[in-house]
Amino acid sequence: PMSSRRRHLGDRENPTPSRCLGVFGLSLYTTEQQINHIFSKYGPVDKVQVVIDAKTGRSRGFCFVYFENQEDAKVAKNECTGMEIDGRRIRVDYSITQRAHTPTPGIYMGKPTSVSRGDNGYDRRGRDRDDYYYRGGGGGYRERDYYHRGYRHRSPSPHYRRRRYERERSYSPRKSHAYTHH
DNA sequence: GTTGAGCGTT
Repeated sequence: PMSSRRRHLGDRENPTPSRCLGVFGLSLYTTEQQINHIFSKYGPVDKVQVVIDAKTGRSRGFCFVYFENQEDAKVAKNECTGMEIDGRRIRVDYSITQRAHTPTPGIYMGKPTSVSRGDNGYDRRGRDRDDYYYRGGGGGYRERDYYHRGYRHRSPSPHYRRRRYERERSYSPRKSHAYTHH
């Protein structure tokens, strides 16, 4: 079953058209003003919101753009998917969520990326997503799950391996300048 | 400028 709150917004493959676009795959250094500058070409933009990781203060690499007119959003969506900003190829779609979650009392522990879930918003045990946004007392996930699980033991990407190789190589004794100061 | 895939907590 799908949560009723989300039903009219469609799913990832088939989002319902609206004035709110989600922009994904952003560089962490792309700013709201950059996005605003680019998307405003297609019509008046109410606001741009880059999603910031509360813990690190850095961009999570995606943002939301609110157009005044849905028609402009449509054009912008089509024109901007695949566009490159700061060296990153972006993807643009209608947002399936139309606003940030309502702030809740208690401590927000972050979305548990360690828990696998289907497209319907439920995980394998049939719990709804929003259940995770609270950490009422005992159960649930631990903080380290959010930031570290799934990262540490994954084999590095080719890009990262090359970077590491080059880094180590630059300290190699075979390179004369490693021991010479000018 | 940490990889990569991601739908948000004033």
